[in-house]
Amino acid sequence: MIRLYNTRTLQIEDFKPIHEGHVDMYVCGPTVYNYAHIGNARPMIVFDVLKRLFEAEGYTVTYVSNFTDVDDKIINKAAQEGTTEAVIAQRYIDAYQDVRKQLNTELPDITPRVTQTMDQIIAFIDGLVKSGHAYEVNGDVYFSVDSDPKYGEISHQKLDQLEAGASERVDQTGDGKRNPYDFALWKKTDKGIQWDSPWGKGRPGWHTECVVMINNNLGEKIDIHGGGMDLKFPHHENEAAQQEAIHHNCLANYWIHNAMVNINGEKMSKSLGNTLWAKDVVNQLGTNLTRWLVSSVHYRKELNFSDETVETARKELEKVMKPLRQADIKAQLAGYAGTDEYDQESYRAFLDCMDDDMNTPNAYAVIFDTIKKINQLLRTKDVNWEEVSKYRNSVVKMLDVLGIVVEKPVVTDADRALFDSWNKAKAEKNWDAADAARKQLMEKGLL
RNA sequence: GGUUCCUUAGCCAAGUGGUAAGGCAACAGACUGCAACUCUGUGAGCGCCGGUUCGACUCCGGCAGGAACCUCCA
Repeated sequence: MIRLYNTRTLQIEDFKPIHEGHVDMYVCGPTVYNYAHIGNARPMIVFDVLKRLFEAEGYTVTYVSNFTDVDDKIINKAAQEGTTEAVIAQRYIDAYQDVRKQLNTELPDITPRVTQTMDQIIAFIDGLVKSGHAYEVNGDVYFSVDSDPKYGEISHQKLDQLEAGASERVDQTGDGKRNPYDFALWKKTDKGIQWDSPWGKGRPGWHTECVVMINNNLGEKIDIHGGGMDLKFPHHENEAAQQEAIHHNCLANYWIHNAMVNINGEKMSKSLGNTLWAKDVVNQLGTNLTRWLVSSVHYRKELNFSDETVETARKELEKVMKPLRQADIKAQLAGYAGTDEYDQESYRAFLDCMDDDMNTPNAYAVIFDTIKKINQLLRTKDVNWEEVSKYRNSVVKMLDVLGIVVEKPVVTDADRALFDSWNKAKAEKNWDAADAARKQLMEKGLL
């Protein structure tokens, strides 16, 4: 039984799918006006691991994640570069997908775009207007938050408290909104790309697209809706409100949010100038290390990205990978072919940790424990290769759930000759020759 | 001001109403020709103050410190 923390109920709940054996999952994608940063990489990895976990537990998963390809930032960038919004959007969509591949994440099954969903978005907004949940003011259309008595149930914000508390920060200037928390569904604009609508030329607001894309691609209610913590309010709250208004349900059974990434203990922000691009990080650290680092902290806790945390992760990962490599090499030297069998007990223990709201820190402890068993076996006089192989395969399966790839080394004849010459030199107590051979073996990663 | 969350050994980080996983670092021992790798062992009573309880780090209240969000940043 997989259990997940549900932001809506503030509790860890047993996961019960809408359709037996299947999971419909939607994760809010990026506005494509720039490259993906390391903060964007976290939900990519977190929800990829969640998908892999479901699959490991026998579910099928339909994973949808959108691209917001209409936005002021994109419009501005297009104007700046003297090109079209489509060119800008496509550039960063490609870059985003590249990062997904670099991170060894399974690409979403469907990646809908706003520009390709425009008819449905306009129809959806029209439905909200006609049902009295939205209203037009001078070509803008706003959703009336007061029309949804459940407004606030996702983020646990109460409208009256919001108004009382944040009045200074809410723009109350006369834009015609009935409630300052009413949000734009349609924006009148004379700048950049625009579409015809019943309310004149304009472009859609941000909060509607996800609802429409979910309804289009997955149905009126899905199992999991995911994204970063920062999307809880207002974005997810507003999505739920619209769905409540039209379909009288809150869109998703489980709302899952990952915590943010900090850089050297500070929030990553443009003003601090400490943005790390995901592609740079992956190029520098490699796929496995990036994923190991991200999963080393529980997904609902802040992840600090610093030299120290990177170095610790590097040592940890090496501690895991080295024995696996050694097990493969030594087994080949011993002439053991290996099987596909794996140790079910340790793998089950790993999955049990993962099932518990993706408790990756505990899952890591199982990995270390299993690695230790491999090391202990490798130290014995007559190595039981069958056992080694089972534990080795078990760890490989665990790492696969985490999206970490283990490559199987192939021992060549030259490698064997090198091992032979090392052993021969040692037998002859020819330490200079032995050290030279050993040095080569270590350089080739064979020792 | 409001909402939600966090505070565990030098650092990172789990966890349970009954006397604290794991990792990094450190120290000691073993293995080794020496070394690396590896193995074995060593450390905290869980922010502070109250309360509930036979018993709390774990539940409740308060305080202190910190984080995120409060109209488009994952």
